[in-house]
Amino acid sequence: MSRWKPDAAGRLTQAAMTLFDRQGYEDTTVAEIAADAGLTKRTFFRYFADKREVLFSGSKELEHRWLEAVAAAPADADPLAAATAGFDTVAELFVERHEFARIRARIIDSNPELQERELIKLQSLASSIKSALVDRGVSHNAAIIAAQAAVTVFHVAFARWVQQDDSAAFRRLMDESLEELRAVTAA
Amino acid sequence: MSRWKPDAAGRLTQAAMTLFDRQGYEDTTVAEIAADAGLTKRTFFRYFADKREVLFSGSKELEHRWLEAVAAAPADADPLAAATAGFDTVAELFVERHEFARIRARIIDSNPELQERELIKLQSLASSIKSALVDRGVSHNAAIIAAQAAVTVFHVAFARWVQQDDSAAFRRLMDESLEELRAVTAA
DNA sequence: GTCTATAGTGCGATAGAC
DNA sequence: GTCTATCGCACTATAGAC
Repeated sequence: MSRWKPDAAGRLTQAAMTLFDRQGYEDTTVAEIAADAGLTKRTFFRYFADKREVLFSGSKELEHRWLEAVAAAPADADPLAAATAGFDTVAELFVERHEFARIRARIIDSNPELQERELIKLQSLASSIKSALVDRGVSHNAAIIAAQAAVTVFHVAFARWVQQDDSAAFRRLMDESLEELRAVTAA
Repeated sequence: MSRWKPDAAGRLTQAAMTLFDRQGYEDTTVAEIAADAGLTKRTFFRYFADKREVLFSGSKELEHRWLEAVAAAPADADPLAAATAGFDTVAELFVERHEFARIRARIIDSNPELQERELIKLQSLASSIKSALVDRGVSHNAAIIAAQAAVTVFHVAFARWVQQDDSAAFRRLMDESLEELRAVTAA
């Protein structure tokens, strides 16, 4: 029998989601989350840099998968094709987590601080994709634009996905949003 | 002789910029800023919702001008043309503030909290432009995409503008960034 | 204009696992 | 003994409440 219950971070995340959803983000203290997970406030901050971060630990996995896909894109793929090469694996990652994503989105929607964190995570993702594109030989300027466009399309599609009931629709929604971007810029 | 020195908000902004630039954002307290402006901490929070906001009071003017331009765009302008109709007035707004913008950008670059605030301001701007486009009869989906694209182009161009020395280059940089977006999505 | 709650940090202590 | 996850406590500054 080991001394500590396993998966402290997971327990903290679960407790946080439940409490935020039930009583709101602001009205939930870190001490409360920690107590619910059988831990202390100090331990919470060992796992998460701040209170908001507990809702964003999954962003690492997202970025990792997306970057792998960009690197693995065909050598002759154009910048935007390479930037959006992550769409398949990202859709896979989320398909089983539709309900989770919807709850999380509701929590984030109800608090500006959390929206700020979401946006900087997306910005960081775009920045990483930009670097991956540069590594493929794309110019600095084109890489920034392509990466930003890809992440914007992802973000818009994500918002639409959590707003409807079909958990499998994410991949299609990304394609549709990308087509809309093409249409808007072509005119 | 009036009882208070005029332009409390302006004095607070000036004091904050100076202190942030000299000793860093984190190492500057609100009490310190207020004291420098001859005011109290309490007064600071009467003018600004939080410590970060003191660097973003100009975003209202930016949004106001941009929205006016969108509303005033020709009736037959396509969604992206309408969304980017603010570029002229925005460039005008900033041309005299290149040095200010550069210092501000340096401060923001050095602190993630400030970057988060910057991003949510841009998101809020995009959201307002989206509404203005919908008011013009643009569909919900196209409006979101066009507004996001316009704001992304603005953001990218702004970053390039503060990174170089020509204060008049902003308008051109926005055009170039928009052309790059077109090129990237057309391929 | 004061008073308070809470986020977040630094440092040291603890107690089992090995 | 050493390693490691967790705890305890004191402390500061923001931000909001009264």
